[in-house]
Amino acid sequence: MRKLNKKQASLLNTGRQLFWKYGFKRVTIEEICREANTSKMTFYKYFPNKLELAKAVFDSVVDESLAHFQKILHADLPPSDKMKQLLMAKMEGTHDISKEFLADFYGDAELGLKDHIEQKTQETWSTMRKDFERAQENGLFRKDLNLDFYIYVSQKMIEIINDPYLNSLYSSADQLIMEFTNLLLYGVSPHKYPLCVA
Amino acid sequence: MRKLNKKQASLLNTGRQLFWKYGFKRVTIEEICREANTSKMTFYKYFPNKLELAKAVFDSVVDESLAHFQKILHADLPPSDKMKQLLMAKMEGTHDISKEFLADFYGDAELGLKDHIEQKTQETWSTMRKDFERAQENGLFRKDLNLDFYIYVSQKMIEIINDPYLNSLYSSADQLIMEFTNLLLYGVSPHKYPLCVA
DNA sequence: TGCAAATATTACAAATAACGTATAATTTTA
DNA sequence: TAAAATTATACGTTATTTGTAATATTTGCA
Repeated sequence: MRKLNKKQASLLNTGRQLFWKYGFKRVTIEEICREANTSKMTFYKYFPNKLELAKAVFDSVVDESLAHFQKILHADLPPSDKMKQLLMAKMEGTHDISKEFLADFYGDAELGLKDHIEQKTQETWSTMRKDFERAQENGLFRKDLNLDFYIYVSQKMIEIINDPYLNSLYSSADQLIMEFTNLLLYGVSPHKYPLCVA
Repeated sequence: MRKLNKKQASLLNTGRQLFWKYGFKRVTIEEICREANTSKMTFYKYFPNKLELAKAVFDSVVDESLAHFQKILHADLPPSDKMKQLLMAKMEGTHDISKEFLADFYGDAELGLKDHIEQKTQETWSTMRKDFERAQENGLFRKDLNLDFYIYVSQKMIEIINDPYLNSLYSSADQLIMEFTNLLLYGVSPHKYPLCVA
């Protein structure tokens, strides 16, 4: 699964775009081939059917965002920058997998999809969790911070940040994110230096 | 075509939403019925087929935005407000008919669609054109302004206003629109009062 | 209440679209 | 140029969608 063929990559990308936009069911194999400038035969050379392509798309999205996440976490940056970037990455990540795609892909009680997603999600989750633990040991978070709590809260924050009213209070999304980052970093007290870094 | 039934309206609205999102081909009649809480029989009572529903959707969108346009044009407002609102209405109008919908609906060399759209468009256009002429007589535009030129320019402006770079120069879309409105109203010279109102 | 009109349900034949495969022709690439 | 990869075309098989009919059920109204 490491190095992928040109055609294979083209199919994967086109599938991603189309699935993202229209969901799983509404997109046909022939359409993907057309958009990817690929023949149907080549499609079937690399993927047994549409479902397997969709799984590959899902996996690639998850892998990609995990890689992005890790790159930030392991970068040589001051903690406040790191946290800002993590938060922004999460925001972008919201748009990586569309409602339409997941609705078709997960919602329908079709074969094995639920299992596939849950497995992949759990793998990714445990990787992320370990990364967070190491980050805590390295001083990105204070030692007595409950990581599960933090992850839950920062997850919820994505929803909050997308709230229309809240956004209307700021002239740009960046400002709102910055506000949240500061809240997370420094709390509400007027301190000059980070409180949560050990 | 004046007063429409509850169910009929529901089908029209649902069709509009789904077509807008996914285009014409990707949406099925049964899906529309499901979303509209309507039976297939009722669908066929009001529309002979999907195509006629789509035409009705298209017409309703066009009629609606024309009505909106006229309401602004005939309102009792100072010229600068009128022009600002016209510009904003145009911006919103950009989103009324989606790429996907028109691509399926117009692009495919299917039966009669091109004709239908072109006819409707021309009707609307000539109505709008007459409205503009009357507005010019009433003093909203200066007498020596070429209306075709104005309409063309303000059409182009929509594209310009949606340019990402240009938007990045302003903290909100409103500000950018205001800038353009002022440019259109007052030109670039530092005058205190409108120049283009007769 | 009771009776039309409107709507829903179910089932179905016909048409259409999508899938997946075989074969032969063509293009790439080494 | 020879081998590998890709395309083009065609085709049988399913699956889906359409449009209709016959039969309940609900709704609005006198």
